[in-house]
Amino acid sequence: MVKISHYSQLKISPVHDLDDWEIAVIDLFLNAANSFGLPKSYGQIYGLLFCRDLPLAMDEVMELLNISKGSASQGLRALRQLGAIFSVFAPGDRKERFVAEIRLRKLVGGFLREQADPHLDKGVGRLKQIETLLGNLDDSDSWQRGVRRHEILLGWHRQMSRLLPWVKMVVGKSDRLPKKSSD
Amino acid sequence: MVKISHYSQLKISPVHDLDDWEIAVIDLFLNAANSFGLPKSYGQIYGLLFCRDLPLAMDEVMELLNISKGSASQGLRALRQLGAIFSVFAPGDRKERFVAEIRLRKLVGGFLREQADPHLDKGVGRLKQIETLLGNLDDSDSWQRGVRRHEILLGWHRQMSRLLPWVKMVVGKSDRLPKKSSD
DNA sequence: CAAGTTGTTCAAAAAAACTTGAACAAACCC
DNA sequence: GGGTTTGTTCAAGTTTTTTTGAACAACTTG
Repeated sequence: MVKISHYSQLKISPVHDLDDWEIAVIDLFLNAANSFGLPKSYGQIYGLLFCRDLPLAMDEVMELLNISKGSASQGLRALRQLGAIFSVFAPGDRKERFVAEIRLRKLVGGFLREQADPHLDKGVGRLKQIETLLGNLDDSDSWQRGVRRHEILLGWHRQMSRLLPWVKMVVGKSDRLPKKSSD
Repeated sequence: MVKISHYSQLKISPVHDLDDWEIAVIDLFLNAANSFGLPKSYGQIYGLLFCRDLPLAMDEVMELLNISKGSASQGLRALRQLGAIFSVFAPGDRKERFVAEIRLRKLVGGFLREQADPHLDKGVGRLKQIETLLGNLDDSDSWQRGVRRHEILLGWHRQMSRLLPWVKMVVGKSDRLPKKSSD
């Protein structure tokens, strides 16, 4: 006799609610995530939410994408941290549900804030470290080269620090689509 | 009697010519490469060349960084393809030697050309595919959602296509360091 | 052409990144 | 409290990426 493990998990297997175009969109985001250095599953999750008008809960995401609890949980958290999705609570429902942020400006801004800015900050520390190492060195051929390289890196750092705010501003100047001035 | 394997490989083991500051710079580029989605070894190789005034040959790169022939060969090729390094030939020497491109504008431009532009191009194809899938669908709730999403993606694509040339222009407007208007 | 040199290729090994699922915590509800 | 739902964590397993090194091709030179 079959013992049903915990409780009657009776579902008529509503997996594959996904339309073909949704699968294609999800795949598009899967690849995009990859090339942004994010795990594939993050791309899938974002893609799924991007396709939907109504918020989805974690278990629905798991089922529709066939991914594990762990991936769904971590993916949803990371995406919210990036500002790529946000959660809504239906009144009187304990589940947290998620919708995609579709304003490009917000997406790019969040990504840069979470990924680029930290690297720039780390860079400051590394440059200081190099400066210190050069300080421990007598004037020499190597020292002179080192100083020049350090100056170059400082210049690059300045450049990048200037660039990022620009990007955040420029993207999405005429964001939303021509028609329907919602948002 | 010891038979020397192929020919007299007598070297006083000049490995670890690297100064501390050079090691730090190489490590900086190693991490940078990582966060740009490039193999660590590419970062190391670029970092090493960045530190040096004189061109280095592949075997010197291998020795200084303790990486394999394969990594060195592939890394150098990829970096040249990216425009991050270029090769010079000493007259009367059969070896190819390499130097780093240190103009940020060139580096960013090459990276975007090789990494971002192709993705944008692929994106066009994917959007067309989605359009096709939507064409195979009757007017329906899903179809309408799909059309809206497709429009949004088109808008994003336009935005990004506009952004990239801007970035290429803006970076390095006042590139080189204040003093010494070389370049 | 035989030995030496320079550099590429690619299958296999190693390392890194991602995913899974079971165990756990917290909250809710009789 | 005991049963149930919702969600997190993390060690272990899987997949993907990167590195290695031996075999190979091309070329040079005596």
